Amino acid sequence: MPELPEVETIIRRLRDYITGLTIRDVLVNWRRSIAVPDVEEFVGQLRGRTISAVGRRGKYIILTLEPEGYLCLHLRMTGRLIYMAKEKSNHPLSHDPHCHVIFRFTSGDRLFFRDTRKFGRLYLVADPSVVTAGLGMEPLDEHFTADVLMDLMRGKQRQLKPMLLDQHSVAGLGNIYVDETLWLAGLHPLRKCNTLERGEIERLHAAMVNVLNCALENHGTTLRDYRDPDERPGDNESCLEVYGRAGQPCARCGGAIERIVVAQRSSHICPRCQR
DNA sequence: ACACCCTCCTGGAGGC
DNA sequence: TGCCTCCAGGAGGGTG
Repeated sequence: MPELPEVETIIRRLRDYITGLTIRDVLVNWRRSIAVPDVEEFVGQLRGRTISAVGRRGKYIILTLEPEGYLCLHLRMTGRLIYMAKEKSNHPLSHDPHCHVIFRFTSGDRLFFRDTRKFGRLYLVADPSVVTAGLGMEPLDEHFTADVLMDLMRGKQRQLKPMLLDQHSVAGLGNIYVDETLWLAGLHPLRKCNTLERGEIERLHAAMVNVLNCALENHGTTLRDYRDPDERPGDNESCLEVYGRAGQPCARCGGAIERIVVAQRSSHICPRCQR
């Protein structure tokens, strides 16, 4: 499931491949993958537009188009963007039942949006704020400090984990990196935000930055589905300390890692280290 | 304000 | 082997 490090890895690769390419046509095989506008308009408007920049905001991929418009993509659970150079014209992806949107460029290169679970969405909009308006701060932005995090927590009765998963608070974290962050910070996911002391928030901030930067260096975590535009998996799985490791020993104290449910989602914690 | 539940989806895993 | 059920979860919606 692509979170910030995976999406960032994807756009860094994609940037080299598709910047400057002009869309010749678009094939939509699963209509619901297109959030806005309706499919016919989506295809019609994209034809002839050039991709001038490839960016990211939270977990959204944002392609800047010339002469106008933005194509925003959210990969949700199983979405992938796969780049196919012109030379590989007989690649089986063309007949892959999970490739729901296919972009063909005037260069002959192609970009496949593949999504087995069909949760991913594409938005063609005049202004990207249509999709990014509600998003919280970027956790790796230099302006995102422990003080900013403290302001977010202040007066909040919420549980810590749902707050960190909420994209309106901080943009880019998902289930894996929240669990990893909380373990590294030694904080329990059910703690109420307003009970955290300054030192704990500083630890939380440092842990978040640490976990995300580490995953980014490792090009993301592949548990099952995540792949980059060249279909390569990430290398971060071996760095996970708690996620998916229920029953295994905690690297810090040796106690067994437990799986609990928080906000209807599986959470992995060391009950001894996380208070 | 916040917890909780449901929906969207498919494939992998576990039970028998 | 095969079938059935459960489960994974990002986000948006509704409800209490």
